[in-house]
Amino acid sequence: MMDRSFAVRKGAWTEEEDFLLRRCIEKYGEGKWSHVPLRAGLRRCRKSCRLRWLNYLSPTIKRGDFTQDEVDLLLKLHKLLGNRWSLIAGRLPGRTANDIKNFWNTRFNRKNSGATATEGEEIEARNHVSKRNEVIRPQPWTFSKNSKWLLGNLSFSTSPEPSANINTTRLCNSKEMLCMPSPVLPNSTEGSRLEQESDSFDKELEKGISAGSIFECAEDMIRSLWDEDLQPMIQTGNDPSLEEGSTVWDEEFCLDFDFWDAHRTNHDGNYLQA
DNA sequence: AACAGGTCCAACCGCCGCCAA
DNA sequence: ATTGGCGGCGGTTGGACCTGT
Repeated sequence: MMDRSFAVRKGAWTEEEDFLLRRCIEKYGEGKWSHVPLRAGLRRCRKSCRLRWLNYLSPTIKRGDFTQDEVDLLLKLHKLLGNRWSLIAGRLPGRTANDIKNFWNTRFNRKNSGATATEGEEIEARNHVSKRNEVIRPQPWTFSKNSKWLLGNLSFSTSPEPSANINTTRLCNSKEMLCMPSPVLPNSTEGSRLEQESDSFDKELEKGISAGSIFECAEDMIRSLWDEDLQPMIQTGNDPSLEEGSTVWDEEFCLDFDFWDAHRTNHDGNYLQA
């Protein structure tokens, strides 16, 4: 009989395994997952350890049913981001990508009805999913060498918007300007943060999307997001993730979305093809 | 009580992008 | 330029649990 004592374990985790993993993470911290099985004394692969921690054992995980606010936000975010559960999870504090994916698949993606969301929302959600499946990702690389052009001409600023009693973040180049209302505090580090995000912006440009259309679409998306979600929630204090006086929202929302998706949503078929 | 079918969710799988060698 | 290791992701699955008959 072959000795399987060193075989990697699969299946449900035992309490003892949970204890060993928890103790290991508490001692060494998250990360270096390839070292975790040895350090913890577990016969589990690195991925299994990581998954167990991130989806179940981590103290940051929020248990219990999704609140109506969370469901509403999930619907909006899914409309904006599609099936990118990790990005959506980043907007729902305490919820894991797996939780959200499971929630979505059981509530909105199953064949029979009975969902907790309204019928309209469910239909909308389903339509969005089917629309996404029809989209063919472009393969253009026409900006690969020129993208620095835009980057070099971008500027970022935050200034008060007297009429709305809020701040407005502006992302500009010589021809285009993206204005985005945001609850940015006067002394925030918004500018430097946006500059860091210019890296991802650069990557989007390298995919061949024209700068003008990105700005156009991004502005549409942000305006819509602000009008429908952010502003009402801030005004009514309903945002579950925003503590009074915090800058959570400028960390979480400002420009931190996929420009490519924004472009695709509003301008299907208008890409620069390779 | 027993069974069938439906629901839920933890866990696995395969793939991808990044990065260092 | 290539390769291999790693972290991370979304899709899928298996089985426990629930509900109705």
